[in-house]
Amino acid sequence: MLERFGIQPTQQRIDIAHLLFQRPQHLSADQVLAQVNAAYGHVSKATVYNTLGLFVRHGLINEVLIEPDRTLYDSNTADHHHVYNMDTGELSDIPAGRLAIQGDLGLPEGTEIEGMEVVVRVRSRAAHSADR
Amino acid sequence: MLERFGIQPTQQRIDIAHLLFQRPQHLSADQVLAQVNAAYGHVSKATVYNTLGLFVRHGLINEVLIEPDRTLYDSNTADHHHVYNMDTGELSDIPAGRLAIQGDLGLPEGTEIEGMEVVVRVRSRAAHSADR
DNA sequence: AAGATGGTCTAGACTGAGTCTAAGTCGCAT
DNA sequence: ATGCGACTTAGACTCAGTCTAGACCATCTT
Repeated sequence: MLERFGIQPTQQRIDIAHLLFQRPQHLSADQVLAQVNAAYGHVSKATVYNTLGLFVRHGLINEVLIEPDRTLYDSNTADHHHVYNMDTGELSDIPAGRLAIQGDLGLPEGTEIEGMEVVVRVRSRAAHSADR
Repeated sequence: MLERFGIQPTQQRIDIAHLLFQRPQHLSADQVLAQVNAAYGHVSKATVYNTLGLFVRHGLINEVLIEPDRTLYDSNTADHHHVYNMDTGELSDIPAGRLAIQGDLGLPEGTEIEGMEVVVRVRSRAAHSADR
């Protein structure tokens, strides 16, 4: 699989890919580091970051910038959108087919579209903290 | 204006609000810090962060989580979407009225919608780096 | 066999956005 | 005057992510 995406397979990359693709999921670099080290051999922090970046550049996984202070990596590369629960931190998917987006993007001159994503932010209904 | 939003006006808060609302714009906390200190009296880093957070909680401005390693603050609170140029870092707006989104969000039980935003990522047409 | 080459991995130092803390200031009520 | 609560501040601190310099390892050369 790695070879199909033009990536030299190494033990560390195989371990990380194995973890990521056991099921579609959203993981932070830290979680990948911890879980790889728990389930497979030891992999260094630098290698985890390098490998995740490599996978992103080669299209095996997607970066998701939703949480305020860390990047998540999404092993589902099918076109889809996200629902983010701001109270629990839970992140779930909306298949692209379920939403239709129409209209004039009015893209700036000389640019071409790279991706389009909808983020729906929700709160747990109980948590209506009267913010001060 | 601050009072209308339930915020005690202080000199620092007035300065920061003044900077933010001179025109609709996207600024990082660092930029706010630098520009306030250049144009008005000295304000500390902690106060800038506290004040921006306060403004967000009270709905004067919005957080925008698009850049990988810093938070932007958007002084345009009208409902709108964003176009992000991944090459230049430039961020521009799409008025909500220009896009129509239809479909079944399938929100998880017990949650209510807080906001919905579309992010369109674009690249400058020249920059097609053959990634390795 | 003995380098030489190039890609990968690693520990640990480093950076920088954002948070925290403990002390200081200010306005206001008693 | 004194006390109190709200705000601000400098600087220490945290932690995700990057960088660096060296180690490792397979393949190629001679």
